[in-house]
Amino acid sequence: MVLYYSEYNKFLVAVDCIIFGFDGQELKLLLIKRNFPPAKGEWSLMGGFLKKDESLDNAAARVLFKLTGLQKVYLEQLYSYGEIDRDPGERVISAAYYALIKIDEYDEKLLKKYNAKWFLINDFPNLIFDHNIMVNKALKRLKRKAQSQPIGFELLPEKFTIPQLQKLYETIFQKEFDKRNFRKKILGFQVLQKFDEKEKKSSKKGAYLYRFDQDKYNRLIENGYSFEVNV
Amino acid sequence: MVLYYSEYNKFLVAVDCIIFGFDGQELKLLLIKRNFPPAKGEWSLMGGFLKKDESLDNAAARVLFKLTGLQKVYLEQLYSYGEIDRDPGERVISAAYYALIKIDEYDEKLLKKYNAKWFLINDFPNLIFDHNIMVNKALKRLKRKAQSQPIGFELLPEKFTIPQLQKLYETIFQKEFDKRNFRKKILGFQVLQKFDEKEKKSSKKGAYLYRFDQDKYNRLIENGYSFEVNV
DNA sequence: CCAAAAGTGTTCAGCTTACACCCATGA
DNA sequence: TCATGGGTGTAAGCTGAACACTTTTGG
Repeated sequence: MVLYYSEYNKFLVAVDCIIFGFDGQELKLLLIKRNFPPAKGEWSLMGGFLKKDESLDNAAARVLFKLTGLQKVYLEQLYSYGEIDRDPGERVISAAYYALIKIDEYDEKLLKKYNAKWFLINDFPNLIFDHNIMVNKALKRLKRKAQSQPIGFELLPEKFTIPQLQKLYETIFQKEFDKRNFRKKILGFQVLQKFDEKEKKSSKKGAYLYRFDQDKYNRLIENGYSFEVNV
Repeated sequence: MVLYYSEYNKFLVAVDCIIFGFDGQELKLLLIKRNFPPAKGEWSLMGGFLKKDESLDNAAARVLFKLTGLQKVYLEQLYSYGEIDRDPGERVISAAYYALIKIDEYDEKLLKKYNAKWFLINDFPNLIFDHNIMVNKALKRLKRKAQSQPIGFELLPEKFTIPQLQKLYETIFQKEFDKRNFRKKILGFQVLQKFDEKEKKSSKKGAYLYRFDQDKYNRLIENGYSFEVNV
């Protein structure tokens, strides 16, 4: 094999994952307590180094799987961080990804193995390196995306109620919505399929369950339809 | 120095720049004809390899300066590309950046030196590797950003007319606007400062010149003001 | 029977959109 | 004098925002 670029420097490349979950009340963040240097014992995002035989996307999926046991979850590249001294150990370029997971599906044993813990999005410890910056950017991205694309559903179970969905949007946008207007808006998109079943855990009356119809959404999108939640 | 991460693989890291300009009529893209292998003689984005002593942002600024002679221009990270075989020469991770430049300010000699040429945004040659994908993503980003932030001004000279601004938005969004509504909307933001001077190149009557007031915009932003162009 | 959450319609204000004519001037 | 692009106002429709009461049922 001919090496065209042999004169140039090579770098360590990492991926870091900002993992969001929703417990029905609050938006949460999954963090690990590092048990290796540098910054051993401090809180951090889950990360890992890129390997020769994998793409950045695959590396992020691998890291996410390693911690949660989950596959096929919403995972999107956020931003790449390349400041010279961002990692005090050695120079590392890091591609940050954020994931939206259904919080009741993660693997409890793996979380213990990696000293991982869920934190409230507005009450979590200081993180190592530039990880706080990454989390802030991920939150901004989540807000923007959730406004114009139906990604909120990634954080909810397959079947959910309108009040649950509203609570999710309220915690993402840190803002309360009028329930009549919210319901009108969301149902107006015509991408929710209603079940006859009710969810009765959070009220005596019970709330009807719905499901996001991805196929219908895809069809609507092709016709220039737009999903826009007013914040 | 202790090396914590010595067991991991290192990679070549590059930056590629999607450079946009506006000639008063059309949105344009600055491309170079590669005079080095692989893919010698083919059209490509301007790029370069990351050096030990510079951040990703600095590398992108260096590459942009090398080709255009311009500094302090609008330059934003777009996305990082890490597929294994994206560069047939050798494995390279590339961070793509996009730049908005004032088209009459670039350095003609440098463009000649690098075999660079401006192309219309909807009529440019096939590019090497994944550069077409990068350009598409940059275009989408530009559209989104221009809708919610006053970055269009980066593509215009310091003093510009309302019809020029409208033409710019029309070429970015590939859509015509009603001139009365456009003017109303833009002037309604109250961030344009009007001069008594007129620009008389494009009409006999002449059009008043304006300037984007960055300070005023910054002040408005602090108070929750939002710049939103309806498309 | 009562507390707690689910569910439901209407009105008003503001914004977006559509639309047509006069003005200034160089050639 | 005329062709060319610059500049201006108003009315209709739509969308977002505000707002209060009834229903259901477990405890």
